[in-house]
Amino acid sequence: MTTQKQQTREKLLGVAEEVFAEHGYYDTAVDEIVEKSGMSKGAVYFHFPSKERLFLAVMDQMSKRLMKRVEREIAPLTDPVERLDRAMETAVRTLTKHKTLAKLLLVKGYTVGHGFAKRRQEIMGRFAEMTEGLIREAQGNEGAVDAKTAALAWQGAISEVVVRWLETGKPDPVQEALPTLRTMLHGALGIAENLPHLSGSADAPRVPLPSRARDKKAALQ
Amino acid sequence: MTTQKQQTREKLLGVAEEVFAEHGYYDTAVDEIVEKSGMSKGAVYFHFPSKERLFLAVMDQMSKRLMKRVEREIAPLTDPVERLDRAMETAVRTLTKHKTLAKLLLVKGYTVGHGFAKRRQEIMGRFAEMTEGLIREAQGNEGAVDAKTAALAWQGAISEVVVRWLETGKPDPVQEALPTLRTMLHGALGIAENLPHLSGSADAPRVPLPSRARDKKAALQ
DNA sequence: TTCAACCGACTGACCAGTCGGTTTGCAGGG
DNA sequence: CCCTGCAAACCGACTGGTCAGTCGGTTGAA
Repeated sequence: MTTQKQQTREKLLGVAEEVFAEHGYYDTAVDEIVEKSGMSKGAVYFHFPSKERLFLAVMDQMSKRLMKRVEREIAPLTDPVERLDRAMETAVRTLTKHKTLAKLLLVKGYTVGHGFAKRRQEIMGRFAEMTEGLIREAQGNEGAVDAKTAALAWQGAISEVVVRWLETGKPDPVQEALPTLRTMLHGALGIAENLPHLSGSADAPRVPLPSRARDKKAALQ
Repeated sequence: MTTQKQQTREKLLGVAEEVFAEHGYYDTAVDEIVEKSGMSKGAVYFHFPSKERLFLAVMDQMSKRLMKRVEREIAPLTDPVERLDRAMETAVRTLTKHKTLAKLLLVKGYTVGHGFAKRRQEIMGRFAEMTEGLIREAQGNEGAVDAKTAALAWQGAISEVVVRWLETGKPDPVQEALPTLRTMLHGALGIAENLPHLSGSADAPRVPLPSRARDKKAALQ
């Protein structure tokens, strides 16, 4: 049973997520979070020792959710290439559905400078490790490419595409970019493109992922 | 002949670049730029209407320089694939040599939120257009992949690799990542890897770019 | 003499964090 | 079941520091 205390904490985290994602760290006044949450400044500083720590708590929560989500999606799959594909698809889809997540995680401009860079680095590092594992699996034992660099590069590629979408709305829907991304990734890793579960060519981008039951408006996680 | 006025303006821009890159926009006080430049606050506000505009001027200047540099490097080349490779190499090398440039352009955390996102988007857009052209050339007329998305993805990949290097110092030297990046890019675009001018395989990353006369400590531009 | 260029002390707004105070939940004694 | 006491949770007016931007003043070149 969730205590009153937990509820308050979560309310604050939720509102903070929204507000930080909208204005960025520096352009967010703690008082704004206070107002929108219906709580008081005292409550904020009872639960979090500082604005910075509140922000970091938000980041941590969100990145953990995204990671868990991806892991959950690929868990039932065994084919390494499918796992890689599904991971990419889930990441794009989730980031896309939860703009606040995308803004805070990817549009670094929405975040900040200084000590935060280190934290961001840690978070991205965790994702990179996961991706690296997936890539290694998918490549087989003699890949043409260094998995660590590939993982990073790949993360960057996805990030940039999502950011472009965030800022310009294109492509609409983002899913249109997926076949291209997939083709590129496979090519980049030297994976043959003749897989049964998709018809790879990206020039006539058709939504390629009816897969999975859609959890319509499920909150992230 | 450069007037006194111009000199002051450039001094301010130069110092601003340094300081902004080190602390980020918000953690930089105009007074710090004033001190380090030996000028006065009045001078700053004589040349730039606001802190924000000063920052944007810095961004513009740097991105233009990087772009010109890349254009200059690929100008003498005709083979499209070589042009693409050289562009990538130049970008990585330049970003790597000029950390302030990389920090401001790539580590968005060092920059800011709000109206800046738009400007960043414009700047990245310009690069993307150039990259897109190069990719189109290199692919020939029937590429397997959407050039716009590919350009973006590619930019993201490079960015992330450079950022990792900025923050962790790995790989050391960054150039070690280049063969992998190149292999990935070629694969991603469906370009055959049997080019004469490099031996592609990335597992024994050897510095692959003796090319071009090295302009040892040349200032960017 | 004029004015563009520069100087730097000052101000006004903003805002993170504090702190004395109030409310609420609850343990245990009657 | 009520009362009492106590601490955890919450409140919000206030403070202290920071800093972007201003403005009246100075300088030096033409």
